Amino acid sequence: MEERLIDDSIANIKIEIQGRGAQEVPSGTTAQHFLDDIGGRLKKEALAAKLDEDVIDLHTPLYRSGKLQFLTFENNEGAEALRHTASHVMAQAVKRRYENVKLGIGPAIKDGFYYDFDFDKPLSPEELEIIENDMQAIIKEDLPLERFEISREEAQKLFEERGESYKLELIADLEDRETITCYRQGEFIDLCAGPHLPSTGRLKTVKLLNLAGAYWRGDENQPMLQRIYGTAFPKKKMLEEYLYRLEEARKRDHRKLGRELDLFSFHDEGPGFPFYHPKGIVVRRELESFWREKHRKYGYQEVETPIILNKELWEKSGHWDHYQENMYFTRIDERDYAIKPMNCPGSMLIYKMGMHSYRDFPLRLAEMGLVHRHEKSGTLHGLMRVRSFTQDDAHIFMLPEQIEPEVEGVMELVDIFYNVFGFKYHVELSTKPSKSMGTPEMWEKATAALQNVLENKGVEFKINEGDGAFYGPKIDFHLEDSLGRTWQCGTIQLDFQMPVNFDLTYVGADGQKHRPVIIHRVVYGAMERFIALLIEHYAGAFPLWLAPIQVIVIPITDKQHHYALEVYDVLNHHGIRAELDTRSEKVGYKIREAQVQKIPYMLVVGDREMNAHEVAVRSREKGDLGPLPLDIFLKQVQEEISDKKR
RNA sequence: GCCGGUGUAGCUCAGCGGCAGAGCAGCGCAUUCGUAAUGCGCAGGCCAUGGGUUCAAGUCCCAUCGCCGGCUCCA
Repeated sequence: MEERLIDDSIANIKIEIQGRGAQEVPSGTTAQHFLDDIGGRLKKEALAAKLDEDVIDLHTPLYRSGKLQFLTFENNEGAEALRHTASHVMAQAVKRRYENVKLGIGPAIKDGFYYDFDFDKPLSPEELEIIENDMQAIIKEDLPLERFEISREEAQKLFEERGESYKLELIADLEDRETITCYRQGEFIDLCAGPHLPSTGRLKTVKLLNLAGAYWRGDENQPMLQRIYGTAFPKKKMLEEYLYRLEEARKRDHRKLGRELDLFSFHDEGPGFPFYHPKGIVVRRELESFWREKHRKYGYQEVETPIILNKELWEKSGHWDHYQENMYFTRIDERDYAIKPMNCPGSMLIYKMGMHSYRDFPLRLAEMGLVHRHEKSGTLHGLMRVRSFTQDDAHIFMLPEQIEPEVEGVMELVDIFYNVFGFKYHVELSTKPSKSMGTPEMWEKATAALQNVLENKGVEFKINEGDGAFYGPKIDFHLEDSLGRTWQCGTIQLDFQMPVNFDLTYVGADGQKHRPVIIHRVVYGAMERFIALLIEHYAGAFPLWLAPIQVIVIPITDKQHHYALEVYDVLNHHGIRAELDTRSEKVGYKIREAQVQKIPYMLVVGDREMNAHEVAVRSREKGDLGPLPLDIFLKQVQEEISDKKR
């Protein structure tokens, strides 16, 4: 849409609309024109349009032929137009009410929009409601949004007059552009590529959600702006549903469930250092034993290396130069030591203990390693981001030609693990960071190898520029929390550097010494983070194999205590994590409590069950399942556990 | 680390210059009950910490710490 034809206002253009054929109309006709013709629901619901591949306004004249398609809220791009317009309306409201406020940027994002402002004095959360009301007024005014293009010079003058220094920076960055696109609604003008709704009145429901700080251009050396987050929907009901979903998601928050289910805790005495409670550690140990079982099968050997190692080791590994600000240090006998932030140097020392033949490769050394990293205080987040965590690490020593099959093998392992829990995940390829070791060729080779595997396997991935480890590029696996925030879990890092730093060798078929290649990889990532994600994923209702308490026996009266104890003993002796509730409470009360604790099975035993040597099974999800002979129940439960049924 | 908010009983919260409260949980007693809350009673607090203002401070101000939402950073 940039390359509009010169002086074509008389010429006709040919617009094709799916299901309606092509028609010739005068150049300068708008998408809205066709909509008015079509009418009906689409007319009401269309928010923007697409001419071939260009997303455009409904109300901006068309100057070229093409295929026209209408975008509603159901299309991502339609929703973005709606929310982007909402962000402009918010900015307009803010500019009307506050003096000397400068505009940053205000894009549409997943589920909403934000706008960054530089205020004279900080905004308080109460003011959001006032701004929201002001927005309603602007919506009522039904101001048309006008798109216009001006020259760079004009744009500079325009935003300079308005005191918009941040916008001037943005314009300066649009170096290659002759003309600059702006949108105007009433007295408000913004630098913007669009598209937008035809008028502010087309916005129906807007809601401002929260207030946050954000560095200008995401750079911590730049000024901090105030960001207002909000959302917009075409229907009030959709907003209500969204807010309800948000509230439901908050109930799944692992920090809340962790406390309610007595899984773990944090204390002021050690911010960022998690404490596992008895129930929490059950979940973790189950995950670990599953991990050990699978890793043995996949050809890994387990090792364990010390938590504290001397400074010289970390100098050699490169951590001293590249990772120091994240490390903790201590002194022993007047000498400097570091608490390990990664497990690799320890494994390197094990590798170096003897000679290695190419025949031993790939050598896979796995380690459940506890690492400590100094994370900035503001980044700590429950179990998701902590300062000490256990990585389910492994280092694979191998021949260069084993890279691709090994990377592939790890990817398969990750897939197997995540599928057991029913996790959906996405993959990113992280490339060379600014702070890194090794030659550009090494990085290129390693990055290409990883990309190759991803492409050969047909895995969708996005490239995460500059986010690799300091010693090599990586493939990252990301999982979503209950609020849709994503967290990196699994990672596969390719490393040509550590073998050099540690002078690692193997003897090849030629009898000569060669340099091995290393993969650093984790599957869960960090046990802490993975457990946090599991809690949110299951909303605290762990599948039977992970449940801290698997079965609770609930006698109805004292008369059945003896039999209930017998049932409990049988379960317990068969390795089932069972509890017995002999308190003098009504069944309803005991069941409620067990439900709240999300215990998978409740066994109600009264006179009937006692006499028939049965148990009345109640499932957490399905409710009363009726009576069953104890041995049958036991068998079913054992099967469910060993199948790791979800 | 930065910006904003916030911190009262184990949990959820009320109190916002004038004697520290409620519900749930806990404990005791009674109750012996059939699938999501039995009744009565009793306890429980350096109102995050340290300063300040005031005749008087959970309450107002400042600082520190923790936590929450973001930003930056990362498993």
